[in-house]
Formats: sequence, structure tokens, C-alpha cells
Amino acid sequence: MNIIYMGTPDFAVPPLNAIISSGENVQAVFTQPDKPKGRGFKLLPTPVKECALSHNIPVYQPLSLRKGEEGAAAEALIKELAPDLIVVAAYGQILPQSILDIPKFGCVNIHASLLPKYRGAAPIQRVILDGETETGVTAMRMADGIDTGDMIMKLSVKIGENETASELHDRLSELGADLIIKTIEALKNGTAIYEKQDDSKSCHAAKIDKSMSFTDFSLPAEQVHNHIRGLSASPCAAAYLCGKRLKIFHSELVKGVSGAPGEIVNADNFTVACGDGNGVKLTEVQGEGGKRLKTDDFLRGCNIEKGMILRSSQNE
RNA sequence: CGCGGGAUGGAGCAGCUCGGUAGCUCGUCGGGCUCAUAACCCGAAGGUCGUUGGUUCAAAUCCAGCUCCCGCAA
Repeated sequence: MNIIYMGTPDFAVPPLNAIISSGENVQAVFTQPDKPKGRGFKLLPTPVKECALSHNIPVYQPLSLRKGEEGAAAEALIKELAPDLIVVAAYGQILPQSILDIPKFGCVNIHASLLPKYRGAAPIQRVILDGETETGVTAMRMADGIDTGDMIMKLSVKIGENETASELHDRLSELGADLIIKTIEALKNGTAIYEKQDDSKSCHAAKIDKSMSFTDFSLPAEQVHNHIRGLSASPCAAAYLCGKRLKIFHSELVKGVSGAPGEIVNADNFTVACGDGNGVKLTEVQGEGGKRLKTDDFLRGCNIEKGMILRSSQNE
């Protein structure tokens, strides 16, 4: 089958690899343009671009598929390639109807949630922030609207109690690879069944904003825990300790803790009190200028005492 | 040239302001205590102080270049 693949971040790499090694013909890869990123504004290729180049697959990086010369050129190119299928995974651009109509099998999107729940930009983080216990990946035939197309196949997974968004991200990304291979099989065999989404059960997974990153320890411990897990490893939960910024990557719930919200009640294992009489044990953190460390290592070099308070603003 | 922090035995840090003996909390190894232990006691090994050059009688420490890591901002 002739396939064009569109994707940008790490999430989209395993599915691309899977398609390549399944023997399908990936004609071209579309990904977002390189942007100045990181320290010193270095121009970095997207993960998908790196993957495609290492397999000698042509890469295209139009600014837009829907507007201007680049959009028109992209559309013309896709028409010329005449793919049987376009696979889209976290591409970061909206495809116009004129492109959706080109491939015989349409455009299939890999979405990291069990649709119709968690449509939108940040399904993986939102699922954890909401304390869900199950999620998955869905393959759907793209249509007008955000993640509203007819569903072809789903795979689900349980979410671990202490699992972070980045851990879940990696698992779902592998699952997405599985899913797209099975979906392509079904399309080829003509056994694919298209199921409409029940819009009444849908919800939207809004983008994660960096301003959310400071943890409010006056909330119940479970919410604090979900906040830490859901934002890890980026943008990552944070708090101020002694005026310095501390990033929090990993935590565990601790029942029955007494102390003011944000107070360190156990300086040996970094347990912090929350608003509902329970607490969280911080198990992986990163101080200013430091590396990401297991709490044991972090505490060795850092003088932390019982009674110190983790704050959500720099004041005091 | 976007702003800033950092590199010191295996891990995490202190020491640098004010140059002069390599320090802390752990880990490792050996021994002891104990019914026993991740507990306690005694002892040991292990460091070109990121790299190159400069200043100096003397540099982890002061100066300059380079490499790598990290945070912010994008």
C-alpha cells in the first residue's frame, strides 16, 4: 500500500517505524518545519524527520497545508503521489477537506485516547490529571472537526497508580504502532468497520499551559498527586522551596499526614502534607541547576528539614 | 552571540568571596556487636578537583579559551 505519513513529535515515531518495517511503501513524510529550539536557539529537526531521513524517505515541511503557495504545492504533491492512505499522528496541522479526499482509504488519525473522550491536544496529560484509570489509542477516519471522525479501531490500557504522563505517553505511542498496523490490515482486507462517535459522551482535552505547573498543596492529596503525574515530565509540576524552584517528576500518595499544606512532614523521604489530611511523597525531583534525581540522592546534598514549606509562588 | 546555574573518589553535595593538609552524607570492601537487620560500632580502599593555557614560590580556589550537563525564555 502506498502511504504518506504525517507526524511531528516523539509520539509519532514508533507508528512510523512500525509501518516501515511492516513492508508498506511510505512514499513521503510530512512534518512541521524545523524551529529554533532549545538553548541558544539551535535549529532542531523534528523526531519524525530524523526517523524518516534515516530510512531515506523524502521529507516535506510545509508551513501550512491549507494556506498560501506552500499549501497549494503540498496538495499538488500529494495528488501526484496518489497515496492509498494518509496516516496522521500528532502532526500539529489541520488537513483541509481537499486533501482528506485524495486517498482511496482516506486519512487515518492515531489519537491517544479512547474516543469520543478526550478529543484535542493533550489527551495523555488530561487523562492523568483527571485521575482516570483507563485510556488507550483510537484510529479514526479523519473528517471535518477536531478528532470527530468515524472510529475504526481502539486499543485500551490500564493506567498505573503512580504512572506519569511521560510513561503513559511512551506506552501509548507503542500501542499506537500496534494499532496502525492492525488498522492497515483491516483496511486492506476490507474488514474495517466505521463507527460513529457518540458526541454526547465526548469531552475536550485542552492544551496544557505552563502556568498550570505550580502545585497547589492545599488541594486534596489525590489531586496533587494527579497534578504531578499529569504534568511530568513536561512542563512538569513545580514548587518553590527556600525561594528556589523545584521540579517534581514523581510522587506517591501517603495516607494520614498532618501538617499545613505544603509542609514537609518527613525530611527523610520528602513527604509533604496536602489539604485533606493526606500527603504525597516526592520520589523524583530536580533542583535549580541540578539534574533530575531520585529523592534519596537529592536529599543527600540538600539540607531539608521537617517543617519547611513548599510554596506555589516565589514570595517569601 | 537570548538570560542564568553547574562539572570535586561509585552517587549526591561542601570547600572557591579571603590561594597553602581533599571535607560531608551515602555507597563499596574488611572486621565487630546482635536471635536478627536496610540498625549500631571500628577500620580500609577509592579523587589527573571537566579540559587547555595564564598569573603565582604555591591554584579545586584568581584570569582567559574550550567541552559537556541543566533551568528559564522561545
